[in-house]
Amino acid sequence: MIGARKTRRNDSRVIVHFDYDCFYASVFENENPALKSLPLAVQQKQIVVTCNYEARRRGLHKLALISEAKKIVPDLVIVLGEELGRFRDASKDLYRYLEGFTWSGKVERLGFDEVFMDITDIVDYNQNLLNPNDLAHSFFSLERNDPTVGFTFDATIFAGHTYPPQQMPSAISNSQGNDWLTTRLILGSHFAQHLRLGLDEEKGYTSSVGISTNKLLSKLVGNLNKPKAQTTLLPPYDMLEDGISYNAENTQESNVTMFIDGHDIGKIPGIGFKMAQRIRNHVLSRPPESGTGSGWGGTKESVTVRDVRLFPGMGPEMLERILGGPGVERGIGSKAWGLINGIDDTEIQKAKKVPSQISIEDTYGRLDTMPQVLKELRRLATSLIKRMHTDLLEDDDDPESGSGSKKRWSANPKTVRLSTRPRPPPNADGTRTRSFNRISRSGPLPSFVFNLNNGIDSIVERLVQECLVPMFKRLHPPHAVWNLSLINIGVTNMVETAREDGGGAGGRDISKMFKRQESTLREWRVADRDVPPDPVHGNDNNHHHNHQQAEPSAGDGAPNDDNDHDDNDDILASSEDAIYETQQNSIDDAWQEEEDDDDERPSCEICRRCGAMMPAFAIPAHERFHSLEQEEE
DNA sequence: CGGGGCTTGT
DNA sequence: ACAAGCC
Repeated sequence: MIGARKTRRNDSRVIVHFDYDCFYASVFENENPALKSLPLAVQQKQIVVTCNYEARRRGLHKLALISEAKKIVPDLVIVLGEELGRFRDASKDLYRYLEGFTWSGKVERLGFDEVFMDITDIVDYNQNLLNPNDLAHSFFSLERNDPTVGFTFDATIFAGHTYPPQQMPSAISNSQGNDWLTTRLILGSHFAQHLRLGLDEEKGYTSSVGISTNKLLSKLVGNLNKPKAQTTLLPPYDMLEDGISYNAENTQESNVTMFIDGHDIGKIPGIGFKMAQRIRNHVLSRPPESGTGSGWGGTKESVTVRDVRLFPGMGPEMLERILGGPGVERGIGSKAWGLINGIDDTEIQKAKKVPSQISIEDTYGRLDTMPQVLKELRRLATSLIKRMHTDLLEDDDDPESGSGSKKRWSANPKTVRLSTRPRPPPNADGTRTRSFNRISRSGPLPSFVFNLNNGIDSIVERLVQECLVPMFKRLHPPHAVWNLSLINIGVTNMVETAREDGGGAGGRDISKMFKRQESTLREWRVADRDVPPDPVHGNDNNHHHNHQQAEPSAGDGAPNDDNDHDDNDDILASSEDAIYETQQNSIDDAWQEEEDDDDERPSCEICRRCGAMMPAFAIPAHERFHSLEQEEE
């Protein structure tokens, strides 16, 4: 009864998973088609991060050292792939292509080369359109309000591969009437094929695709037929719990169990390295902590999902005991148990227009002097600002905002974060206990970074001097010795700026947005002149907005992108550097209070140039500030 | 092995 | 401020 509720299957959705074949290599091939016939490898630092299938045919594999790779394939073409811009661009393009087909907007990217899509609504719709008398000549409708848009297909068979493989494709559907789930997966498979061929023919990218009823299963099943193919996980999905069997001599078993049972426990998405190791230890009756942590340790035996599932006493409670502990997600046991049983109810996230974080990082073999650090901080900060411009700046199509500027910020990050990974000092015996642990500090992102008039260099310099260096000193106090293997600079805590949208689906209530921003926004001001005077901002010391209310935000807002606020408060409050000071301002109270009264709230605007938020009446003065600023140059 | 970047949870 | 997870 304990985990019983969560352990029920829900197969009412149809989920498709796309995995672009050797994505990085494909990006280069698309840029330069001559590469397609050559063995091609993409290099990052000293390793081959991916290679095309011609290279694989000759025995090269992913993650080979470059030196090895050259030996394996002497005429290998090697391209450098450390700069990720082109991959990000291609990834977003493909993502937008797929998004264009959805009705619900439920499309989610995982990394650059994977996409989940929830096509439940489209499948539902087309299921109702089927003519049971002539399934072989069906039409798949892609748009609700234009019945001519779509494609013809044979609804008696699956498109592409299935698991388990079907010996006689049409046998199933002819002999017995298809059940509900089978019909929907057939529909899903044809739609998936349409999308997959579209990606190939229109965008030049082949992919491997899986079709099932949740993210876990669709992702795993897509691996069965790898380059340029698709696989649907066939019903039945349900276990026959007691006595009931379809057929006396041909008892059916769940294909889900059959399929997932063969996987190594560590191959299940959601069960990562740490969890897999702990489960293995338990199942193999190992002492709970062998303490090495370096590499593969001792456990060589592979432990499959079946081994875990059938282990005596195994279930959500036991898993909770194995996996639970301080700093571990609560309910991890039943979650893991669900995964082991092919159950995964997590939703496909709706497309977000704005990322919830942008960060830039690099790794180093040795980085232990301040001048080096300063140089890297500038380098990383420069590309961060550039990334903010490409990712967060959009064309300003609002005619009223004259004043020459053609771009506006679609979101303002409120927080900067600096992370480093100190290289652990060598062990007594010389063995390197490599740790992947990062440490970080964060603080308010000053608004001068949103300035579009002055050059990037001056912004970078200020950011480095006024924010990053102080944070660095907090991470690594003067006198301390360190050697860094990584630096990461990021901006987080995005606050979407209001759109004068007004029309259409998801029309948002602007006053609600501001209510949210009141609690989210925190304007601090660099104690310096020539920063845009922010006439308004959260004045809030001690005003803790606990409940932050996931705020589903009409359509697709950023669900909970403000985790760290309380922490930031504390950091700021105790910051000795006193670089920032809050600006108390009496205007606030005039308009910020009054939760329940909808009318007569002074209208607010966000400066197009620097992102500062203020009441409308403050805009003119603020604009004047900017023009002064401009003349200074 | 290991790159750069993202999300989620405590 | 991490830790862990995913690619």
